[in-house]
Amino acid sequence: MSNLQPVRGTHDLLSEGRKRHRHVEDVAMATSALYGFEEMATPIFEFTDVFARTLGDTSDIVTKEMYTFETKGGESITLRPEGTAGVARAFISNGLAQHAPIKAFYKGPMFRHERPQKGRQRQFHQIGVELIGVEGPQADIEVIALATHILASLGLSASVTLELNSLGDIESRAAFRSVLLDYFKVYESDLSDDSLGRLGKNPLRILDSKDEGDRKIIEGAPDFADHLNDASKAFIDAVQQGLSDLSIPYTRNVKLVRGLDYYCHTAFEFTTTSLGAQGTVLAGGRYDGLIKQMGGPSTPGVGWAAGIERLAMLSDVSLTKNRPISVVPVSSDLTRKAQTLVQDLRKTGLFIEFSFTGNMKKRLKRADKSNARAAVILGEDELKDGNVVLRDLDSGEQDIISLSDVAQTLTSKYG
RNA sequence: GCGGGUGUAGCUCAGUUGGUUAGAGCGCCUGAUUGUGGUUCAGGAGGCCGUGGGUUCAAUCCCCAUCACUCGCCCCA
Repeated sequence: MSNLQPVRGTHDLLSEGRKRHRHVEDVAMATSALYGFEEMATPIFEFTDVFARTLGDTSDIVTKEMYTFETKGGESITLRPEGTAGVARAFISNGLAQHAPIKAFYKGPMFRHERPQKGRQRQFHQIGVELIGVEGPQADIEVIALATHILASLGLSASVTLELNSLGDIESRAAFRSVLLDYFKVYESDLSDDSLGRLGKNPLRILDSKDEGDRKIIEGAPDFADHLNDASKAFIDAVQQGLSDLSIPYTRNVKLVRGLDYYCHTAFEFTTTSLGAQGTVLAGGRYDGLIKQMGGPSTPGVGWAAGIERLAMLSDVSLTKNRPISVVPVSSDLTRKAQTLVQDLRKTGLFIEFSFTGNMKKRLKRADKSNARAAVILGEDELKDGNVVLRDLDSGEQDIISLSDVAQTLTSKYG
């Protein structure tokens, strides 16, 4: 085995794997188009500030998982760990506020220096959407409806469940934060080390701790839903009502929180139990403060991102391969003639395979291996009369047809 | 970043209680006379037994380290 390994946490996508990713991307993009979302491609790296200032200095992503480096010009650059910040920056850079609302779809690689696991890589791929410039809950509903639609189109409706929560507005969150702090302070000595660390930084995160001891304490913790102010309550109620109207099943999970600081109000997550520890397949929420925080005009937004690798693992659709038609010269003297025919046939839109080397037997063997449905065999005897042999590789039947009719015959028979 | 498991042919895996030339299945290549694939038969190629170090007369096997994958924690998509 060669010692040339790819960098830890990165993977090559060969034909089959790439096809599966492609399928996810295609379905997601086509479905998003039905909702008026257009693809937006932002750079794979940004100035470090774009992420550092927006994701929150308590998030692990910023504190220890970013690929940050200095350019020759002395600028600090970071490989994007997620997509929203880049889209928000593009929104500001391009003055898109005047075109709001903006509906953006994106796909591509993201980079996070984490310990690799199943469904977790250092370079991974996401699809995502952002709906920027709509204040009301209709936007949240539309974006969740789109996510549901895409997952359904990928055949994942049954393997995935939607959880929903409200993180409230700034006022509600601040209020709840202090209530939570008071509650957890009492149990300070019993909390896990991880949660103890979160107590000072982001006590909300304690709510989704998996630690046994923590869970017991959390059971009795105050409920965020009881501490939302009227506006926040009305907002999440409207979202829930909208989902019900659209018959989108969900469960309210008051313990659901977000790792990134820019979220408010609606937070949601589609999870699965069949992917082990990395159960989150698609997640997102509302980020009304983000664009202003980045220095743009105060603009609300809501969106989500999904991991392509995780979706591809869940979606076991059998991808059908196109079957080619093989052109086979009987002798090497006919190679040039065959090559010409191949080119003509391809120009008519047919999928033609043509071996670079080998005698007739080898070429037919390869045709079979490529799952070709038919072979056009060029032999001296037939060519004298301007004919070729057309062999159906499934049935083994073969006819002699005129060279001038090949394209038409193939198209009507196999096209 | 922390803890557990794994690492032998392109793939899936045996195996050596430390001892000459490390095996199977699949795949790959060649052949079974004339211009015909799939099936069959015969033959063949391909392994520094993940990498580096240690113990030993001797290591693929034991010990240490390291790298990668994997499971859990963490994090999140």
